[in-house]
Amino acid sequence: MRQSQLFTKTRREAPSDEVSKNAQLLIRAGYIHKEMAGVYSYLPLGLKVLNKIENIIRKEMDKIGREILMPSLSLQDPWKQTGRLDTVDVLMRTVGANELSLAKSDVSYVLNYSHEEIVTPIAQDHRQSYKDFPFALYQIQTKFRNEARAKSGILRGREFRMKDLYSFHCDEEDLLAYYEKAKESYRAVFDGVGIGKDTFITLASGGDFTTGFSHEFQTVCEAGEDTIYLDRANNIAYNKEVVTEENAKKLSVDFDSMEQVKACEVGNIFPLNIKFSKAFNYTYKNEKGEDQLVYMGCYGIGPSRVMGIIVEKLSDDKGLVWPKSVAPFAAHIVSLGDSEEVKKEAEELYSTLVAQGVAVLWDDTDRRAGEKFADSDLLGLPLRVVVSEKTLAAGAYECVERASGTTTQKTQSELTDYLAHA
RNA sequence: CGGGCUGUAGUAUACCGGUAGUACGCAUGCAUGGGGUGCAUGUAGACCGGGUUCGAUUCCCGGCAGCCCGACCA
Repeated sequence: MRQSQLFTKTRREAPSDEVSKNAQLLIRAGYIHKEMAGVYSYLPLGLKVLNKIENIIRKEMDKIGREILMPSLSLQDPWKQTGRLDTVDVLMRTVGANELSLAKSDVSYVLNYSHEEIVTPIAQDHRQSYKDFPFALYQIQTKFRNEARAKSGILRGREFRMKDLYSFHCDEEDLLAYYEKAKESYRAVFDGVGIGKDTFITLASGGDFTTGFSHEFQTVCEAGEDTIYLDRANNIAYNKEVVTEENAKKLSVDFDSMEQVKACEVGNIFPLNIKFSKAFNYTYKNEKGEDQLVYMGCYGIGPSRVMGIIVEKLSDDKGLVWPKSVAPFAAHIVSLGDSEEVKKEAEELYSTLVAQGVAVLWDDTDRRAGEKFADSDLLGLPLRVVVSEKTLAAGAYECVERASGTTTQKTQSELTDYLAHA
């Protein structure tokens, strides 16, 4: 698209109330707008990135489950059955569809917190025979948690995006087999969005969900809230919360020899076993016609948090740096000066790329070179293509990779070729 | 939820017990055109409530909001 048509503008300074790198850069570059503590609107550029991340997740999830959409405001009855109305502090509760309340006493509705209570009856409604198993359902939706302290920009909001996947099995063995498949899918997701090599499966306490360990996907990042003990040789990590002498024995590991690093939890998977099926008395008939409790697993990824982590990890002092897979545009054409030849050339290049289906942003504004470059750096698109009198004379565009800073000269056919393979 | 800090144009900030200055932005014009260019003109502001005071944006109290530390957190 033409930058002159872009809704947002960049700004030089970040708001003084934002300290986190991700919020500062995303706001300066016009990707998000802050509504209140822990709540951000996603502007056109930010929404593009978020959608790309979610589509990468969708692509992997579709291989192992079916997408559905569950309500974000739900009646309390299912929640009564699991007792979580009383145990979860960050629930946003309402007394009616339009009356918000945080009091535990007068609850009629619960705002989307997590969906075990919703998905279990849905599954129960359609699948009661052993022949129907296994299966898995997932959704991507906005979630609400009444965090006592929202922080770190989009890393920990009170409203955020979340994908949750739920799997249903006849027995524990099948659940665990699927659990391993889910791990592989998760790896593919994090590889896909460009943070795979710094993301480690991490043993964590299961919290309310399981008596054993759950598995977190932790991305090494200074902005993270967790500390993990990293065993790089074995490509596994341990959340500090499970680092005890007892666990060292149980797992036969030596925590002292491991590297301690800050990390951010970008995904988490749990073997729920029969916790929720028991609460809802969700059983299936086996071959002998006997009722058996269903085994469940749940698997979460926060796309908005993933977006924040990408910013935290990859951006530099000049601005954002997006991996090609999630960038809002593949290339940024920057035309300089006001010569008619340059304008014509840029227009022609832009039309050609658009016709080829390349997502390209063209800075067609009448601004000075310095401002355009600074803007371009801030926006963080993977490739900058400069069109100017210089490049016309040279017969090739000046192409700069945002991530590496590598500059090359490319003719139009070389450029289209490059973008086709990017 | 405890503790701390902070609320001044759209943004970033300064000063002040006698109602505010700068920069960016925005608007207009001229110049300029490869790293947020220069000049000129214009635009726009004290979170809310109460108290002290002749007078409060400034001091005090309360509220609200934001940030940070901790607690919490699938």
